[in-house]
Amino acid sequence: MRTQVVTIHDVARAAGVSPATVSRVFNGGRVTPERALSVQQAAAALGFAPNRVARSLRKQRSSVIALIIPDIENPFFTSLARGVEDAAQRTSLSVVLCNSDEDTDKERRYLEVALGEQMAGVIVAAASQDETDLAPLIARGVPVVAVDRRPHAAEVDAVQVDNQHGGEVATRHLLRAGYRRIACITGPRGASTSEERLAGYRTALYSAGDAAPAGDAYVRHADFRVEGGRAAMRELLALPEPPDAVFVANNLMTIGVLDALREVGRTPPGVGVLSFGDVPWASLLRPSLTAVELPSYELGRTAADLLLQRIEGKPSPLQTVVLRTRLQVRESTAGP
Amino acid sequence: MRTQVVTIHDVARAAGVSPATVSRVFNGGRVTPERALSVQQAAAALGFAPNRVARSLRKQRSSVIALIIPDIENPFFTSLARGVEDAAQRTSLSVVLCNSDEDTDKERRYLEVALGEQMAGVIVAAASQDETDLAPLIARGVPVVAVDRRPHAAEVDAVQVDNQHGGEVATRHLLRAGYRRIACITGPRGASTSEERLAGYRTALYSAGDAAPAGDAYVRHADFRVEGGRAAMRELLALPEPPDAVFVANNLMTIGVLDALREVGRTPPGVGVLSFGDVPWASLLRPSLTAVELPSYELGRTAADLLLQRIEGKPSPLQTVVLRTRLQVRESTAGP
DNA sequence: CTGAAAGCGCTAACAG
DNA sequence: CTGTTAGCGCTTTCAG
Repeated sequence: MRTQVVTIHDVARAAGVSPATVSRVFNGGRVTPERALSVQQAAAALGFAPNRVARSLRKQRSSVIALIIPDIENPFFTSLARGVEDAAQRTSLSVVLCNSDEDTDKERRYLEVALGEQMAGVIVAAASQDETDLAPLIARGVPVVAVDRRPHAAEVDAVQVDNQHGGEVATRHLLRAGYRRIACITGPRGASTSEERLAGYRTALYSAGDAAPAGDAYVRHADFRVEGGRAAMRELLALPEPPDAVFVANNLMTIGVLDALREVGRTPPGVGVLSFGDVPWASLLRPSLTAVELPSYELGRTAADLLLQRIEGKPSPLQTVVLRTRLQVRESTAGP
Repeated sequence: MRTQVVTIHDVARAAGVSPATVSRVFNGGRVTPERALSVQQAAAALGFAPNRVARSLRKQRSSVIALIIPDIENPFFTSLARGVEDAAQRTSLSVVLCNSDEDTDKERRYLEVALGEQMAGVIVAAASQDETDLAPLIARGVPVVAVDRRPHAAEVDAVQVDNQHGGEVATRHLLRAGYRRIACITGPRGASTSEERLAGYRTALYSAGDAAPAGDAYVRHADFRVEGGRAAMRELLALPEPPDAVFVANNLMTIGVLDALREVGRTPPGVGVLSFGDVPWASLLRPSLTAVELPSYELGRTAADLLLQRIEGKPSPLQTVVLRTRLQVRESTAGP
């Protein structure tokens, strides 16, 4: 077991050139073809692999970018991750994924790693609108793009979907389908996505006038996870006058909602169910599920493109890109 | 926007000590309490964050470990990833995730990154039994653990499940339930998991004697993804004498299988369906799905524990840990 | 317990 | 086009 490392010096000696020349060969500097060839041969013969750590130290920048997401078990984020990867694919940058688990401590740790490892850039779906602190990265000039969720006070590029509009369209659809006691199960307080989707729900209800229900009696905050959705739905079902439809602010919670409904023998569209974000493998569900479709892949792709531009030093002003959602009507909201 | 970096020297000067002392404070060396305190204060005041790249270069080892998985969209692997993270959580090591996308080129790239970044260790669910080349890592003394899938010629610790046994138990269950034309949709040739699960299927059939069907007429190799499962099932359904049950070698392909069945108006248990690995959110499926349950989380956890031991320099001989699977009988295999 | 000094492997001026 | 040189920021002997 050889632990010995082959360095640029070893290659240089073997090829009869200077270390600088070897470096040039590996970095596209001007070198005569024959010299370049002999360097490559020497490198291959010795099994040379460049030390990226040394390179990063010298260049003050590594060639990896971090993607920090709050829930690796949510297909929405894994799809987003695919978008990021595919965009980075065509560059020399590698993407590493970090799962913050909706935990601001874990997230902070990863943010520190990204900073300390001098990563070329960071894409982050923030665990919290308030606590996620991007300032150290920004202070050091590391390009950062916020995706899906937007940390409050951060001066960063951002890519999101039209949460409020999507929530409004969804709720209006429910109203038009004839539902009258429409509930909303949204995410944690303080998450931009939670608040905006809820705002859309309220707007639709208010503008419907007399159809507007009793304040927030039908509003629940949960945790964007299956269990949270299930618990919130159980609560709503236990109300003296349970809702006849529910707008659920994310895919995972919708699964919990459907489970809770099944427990008590109710099924859509008797109780209308509309999910913000497609449930994975929804094709297997009967009745099929009406959902606000989110361009998860494109979200990642767009964020990565933006980041790559910043890394290349493009100086355009900060921008926020908003991607459209689209309501896909199916059976679960056919009417009470 | 300050791009200026605060180094250990700045802190040293501010605290009136030498850089070495600052380093000791941050690495648990012997320093008098009062000096340590003033160093910490100075560091805080200056907003010092240690440069992990410089540290890695000096120590010849970084403090991150890589987890390389072949499909980030498969809940089996994301659950495994959670296991790895939770195990690493209690150490000072950070986990970064790399998605090889079942592509040996992408995988090679990540393996190179892990080597070049001098990562402390690597856990890999190999994209290929033959092409995945762990030798460079091993030659440099980087601890490596193979998880779920085992690269052929590699001298590494490994953690897997009892694929063959699980496949055998599954197939026997189908036989006992009264199915007679049992098909098997397995993964790509050359993946250890594909081959072993298939071997279990064959063993069960052969030992059933006269129940054994015509050779491999009912065997299909697909790609471990939804589409592959769907296509394979369509093929099987088009046979002059279609199977009356199918053993599917992974969760994602099972989704495709169920879809294909629905297309032609068949449903389990009329056609028996048994999945190797739980389908995500199976609770929503009716009829409920019989599956071989895999300890995905524990797989990750165990692999990480093993890796951490190696990183700490534990010299025990190479080991392979095999975790048990468990057949969970539900409605989809109730009998033809 | 503390400081000085010597690099880890690489790249980027700067001469030649 | 090529070699020499000087570090990037940190840890770790080695003296004191």
